[in-house]
Amino acid sequence: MTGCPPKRVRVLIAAPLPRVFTYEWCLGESPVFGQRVIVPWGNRLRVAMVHSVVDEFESPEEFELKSVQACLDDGVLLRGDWQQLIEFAADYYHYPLGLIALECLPKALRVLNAKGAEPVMVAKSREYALAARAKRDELTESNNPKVSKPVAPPEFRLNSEQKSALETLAESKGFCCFLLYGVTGSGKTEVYLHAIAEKVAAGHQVLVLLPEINLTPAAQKLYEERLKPFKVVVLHSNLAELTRTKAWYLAALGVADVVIATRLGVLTPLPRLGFVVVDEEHDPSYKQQEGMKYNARDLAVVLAKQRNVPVVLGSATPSLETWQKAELGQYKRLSLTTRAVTGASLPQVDLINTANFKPKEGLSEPVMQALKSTFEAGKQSIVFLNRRGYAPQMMCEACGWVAGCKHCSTHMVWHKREKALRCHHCGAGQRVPAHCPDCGNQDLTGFGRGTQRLEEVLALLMPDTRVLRIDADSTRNKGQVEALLEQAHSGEADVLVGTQMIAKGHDFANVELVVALNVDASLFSHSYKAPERLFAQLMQVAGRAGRRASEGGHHARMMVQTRYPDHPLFASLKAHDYPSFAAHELQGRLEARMPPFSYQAMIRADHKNLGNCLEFLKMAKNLGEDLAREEGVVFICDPVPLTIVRVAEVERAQMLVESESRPALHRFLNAWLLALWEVKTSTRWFVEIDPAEL
DNA sequence: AGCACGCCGACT
DNA sequence: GTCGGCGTGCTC
Repeated sequence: MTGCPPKRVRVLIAAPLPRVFTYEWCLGESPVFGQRVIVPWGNRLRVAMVHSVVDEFESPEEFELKSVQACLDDGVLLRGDWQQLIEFAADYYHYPLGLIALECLPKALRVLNAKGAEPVMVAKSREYALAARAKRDELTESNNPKVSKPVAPPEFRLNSEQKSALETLAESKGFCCFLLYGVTGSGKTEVYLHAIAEKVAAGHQVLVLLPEINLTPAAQKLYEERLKPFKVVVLHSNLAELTRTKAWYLAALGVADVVIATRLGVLTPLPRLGFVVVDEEHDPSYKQQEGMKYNARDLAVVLAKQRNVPVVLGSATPSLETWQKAELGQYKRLSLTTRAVTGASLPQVDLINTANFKPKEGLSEPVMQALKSTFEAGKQSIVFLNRRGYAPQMMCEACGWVAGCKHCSTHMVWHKREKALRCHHCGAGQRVPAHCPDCGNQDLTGFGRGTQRLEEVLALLMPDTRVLRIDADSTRNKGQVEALLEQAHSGEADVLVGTQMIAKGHDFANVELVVALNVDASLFSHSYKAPERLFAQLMQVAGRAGRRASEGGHHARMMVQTRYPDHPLFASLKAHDYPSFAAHELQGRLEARMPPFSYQAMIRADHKNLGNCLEFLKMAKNLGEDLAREEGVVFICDPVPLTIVRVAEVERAQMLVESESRPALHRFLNAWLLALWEVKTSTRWFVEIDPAEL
């Protein structure tokens, strides 16, 4: 601490405070953005990140500053390009920069062990990544100075649409956002593979985002096989801590050529980034639900723009925001309109009107017939029901009592096999009561149907068939997803019953019939995105059928049980016509001034008493009215309780803020939130930008 | 977000 | 008598 240059640095700390903290810098090296440092914080030490150096001419602080204790890295790990992205994100999502900056790092890089030092795992992972880099650089020098070109071996030849899409991608220089719009089975993955192969061969790093962890193992296997000898790593939140830290270093040190990741991948530093792919870009899973509620698809586009590289958003049913931008020419649309496998066809969609065919145990006669004949033809069926458990409610036949959750304003779901009632919102569970707690009656029955009950019913009605259930309950343990999918693929099952889990990405060769149950609630949901989600889900499950050429005149078929077969959504579904659906839906959004024709932010308040939530929001509204009037085009709606008011003993209310001008909305939010920060309240609150659920 | 301090209920 | 529930306040 002697003879040190008098320097001060601003550091980022993982605390929900929208500001930086100033420390004395008395270390040898000069500080640069992104260096992790150890600083005294309150009465203990914490990991912080250098944000900036305080100009020597700035006025001194009026209190004595603490000093940075140690510096944990050189300045190469987290660079200016990464800083630019997280600063954009913190700004856009109105979230504290320090929190997000440190949340982006693997846990080992942002905590200290009991001795107040960096965990050993960090050095271990860093060395692992550096060794991998050294090994590769040897290889490159001795073997082939110009990197060896991977030959994405032609699994099957690209058709003309795929070729033309690929050519357009290859020609693009710098930033461009592409929408790869391709029907299910049209071979989007093959286009990604060829495009990625060209990018990695040119020395670039490629980021591939997938919506779900479940999809990463298959992607890793495929990309590793096809892109040899390039380095492929996977990043998601379910990896063992050491594995994740190693993979993160491989990405951040530019050793990994391809990074396959879930949404958190977009916030990983990628020094050699040259190309970004967002597969199934419409998927709601890209939206982070806790902490900073970012949409990884949107950030991926920002990332590509900042780094001046191309980005591809792929989907058979693009989000309406994306479709709209493609229609306007802001995104370049690449279309794949035919199934890549010759002879494979899109399924014929039949709507079964439940007014005419009363379902027995949830299944109508035509559906049962189709399931039986598909089985007799030696083909597989999928029954899609987006509701797990045995029955969504348990009730008393005598007095009408319904089992409710003690902690939430919800019904308990009956899980028959586990002999339990479970709340799907707070996770609370209890044994199934022997008799009604209100009247003592012993006849308690399930009301409604979940996947467990459907599985039971099918096994009963079709005793010769092998029924396999794939949902969050049947895949709770590690490796179970893979095991069940393997059973499905190898033909050990005739009927697959499942939630949307079976719809995503999996390529079942032998499926000829898809049945969708219980879709009506989504047709009339109060959530404006419900039809869009339903359409995407139905298109996706439909796509599970007939992925291979059919023999013997058998045709892939989808049956949808509904009371409302004349709903316009179904006309588009029958025609496999996403564009007509999108046009209809966008027209509705335009008339209602809904996104993408307006911009929204939601402010949520949580407290154990709903009254406090509403009171806080009313106060916030009053506080905002003047500011909103200044902007002119910003509207603050009234506070409303959430549909499910209470979850885990906490009651919730929310208030929507809308504007047709995004800049006006964000200017308003900046001023408003600044004022709200100063308000002392015991009500927990946060904002969500571009909320998905209303 | 952590993590301290601080003040009221069921236990060794 | 204590352990521990979570309300409140602070962090350069």
